[in-house]
Amino acid sequence: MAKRVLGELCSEALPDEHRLDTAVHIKHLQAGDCLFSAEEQHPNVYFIRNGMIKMVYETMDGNAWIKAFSEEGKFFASLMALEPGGKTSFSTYAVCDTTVEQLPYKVLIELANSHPVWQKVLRRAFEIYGFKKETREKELLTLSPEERYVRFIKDREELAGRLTDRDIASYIRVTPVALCRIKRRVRDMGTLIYCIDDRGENHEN
Amino acid sequence: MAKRVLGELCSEALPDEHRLDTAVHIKHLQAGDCLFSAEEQHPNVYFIRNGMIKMVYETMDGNAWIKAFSEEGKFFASLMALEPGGKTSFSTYAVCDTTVEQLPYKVLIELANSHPVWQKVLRRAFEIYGFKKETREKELLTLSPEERYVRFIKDREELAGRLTDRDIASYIRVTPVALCRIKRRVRDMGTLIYCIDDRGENHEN
DNA sequence: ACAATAAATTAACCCAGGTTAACGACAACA
DNA sequence: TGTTGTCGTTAACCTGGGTTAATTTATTGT
Repeated sequence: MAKRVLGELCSEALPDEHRLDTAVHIKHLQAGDCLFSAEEQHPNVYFIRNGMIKMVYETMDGNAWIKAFSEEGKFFASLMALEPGGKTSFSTYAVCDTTVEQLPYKVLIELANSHPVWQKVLRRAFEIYGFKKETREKELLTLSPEERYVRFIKDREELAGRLTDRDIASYIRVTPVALCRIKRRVRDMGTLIYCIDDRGENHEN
Repeated sequence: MAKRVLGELCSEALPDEHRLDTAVHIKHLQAGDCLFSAEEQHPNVYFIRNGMIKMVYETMDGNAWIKAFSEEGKFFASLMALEPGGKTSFSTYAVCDTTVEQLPYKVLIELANSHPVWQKVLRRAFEIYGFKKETREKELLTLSPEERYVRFIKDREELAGRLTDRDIASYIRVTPVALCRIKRRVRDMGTLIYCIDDRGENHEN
């Protein structure tokens, strides 16, 4: 079980894997439930068995911006919270009914310290995390909200289909109202492009 | 020498350290020089001996947005370029005259595979990288341009002092013109706050 | 010291996203 | 069946950043 969840990282059997089974704590969440809140100490790594989790930064002025989504089969954690004494800067909520496996980071560190293979798996996990964050950073820096929306819908179609527009807006980093306008614009542009493709000229205006 | 550069990660002596010295390639750059360009294969890790490097995303419409700065004593790499066959999505330039040590990632992987301590050092490096990216992501998602500017100037005063406003703007993710307006606003607000602090009331308007 | 180039500032105009509010669609629930 | 509440959509207005261009202020080079 813990093994299945490691699939993203490593296909071989790993030493002392049973230690995971004893350390893992299963949690069932209903849609909207909070997994953990910002400012808490949460030195844990989570594996999503099924469902979906959203990680959100809540600002003082009452806004909430979604940092990332994590689906079944994926793992996640708050890096800040993994540091000794560190605290999460974001909260996590279940997007729909969700089951997660919670594993104290300490256990992974111990495994890593006694088995080089585990150290490697851990390193690989951070590599993947950094990779994703690098991508997100690039999107936030180089794309307009509209471009971010189009790419999100295209690249993560299945995921987007399970979300409310509200959450999509929050991830795109735009208000729900703005997302509506963007959707309309994209829709109109869509028919525009259709016209051009179809007749070879633009029939709008 | 390679040892000094690892200071950020590990204080103890590491096995086979001499392999670094033979694999490291020193590069001297003048202000403005390009270290490597986007779309290149660059499976290397860089340590900055002195000077400063900026990592920049160059968009198709001719814009350039600075992803991050790296100063002396720090290391950096393009995670995408470290993946087998991967390519950088950003370019790097020297902000001022700069000396870097270039190390093939392959060497680090080999060291990591033969020595658990090295595996750990590598893991720690990715931890730190993810940590920084998490912070940057939070700033981009939750702060306004003005807030990003104020925080940048406050948190990284020394670094900011060595940059042109142009580069600061590019990091804040606004145009140089917008940065000017922001600076003026902040300046005015500064005197405003001064008034309030000093006399207990607001003398503007 | 002066010319040439780049960087920073300011003004004017445009536009996309933020904000508030109103309305219709839909689901959950008594 | 009606009520309540949430979600998506639209309209109206406001604001701050983008854009262009002109001007002033550093920097550089000779």
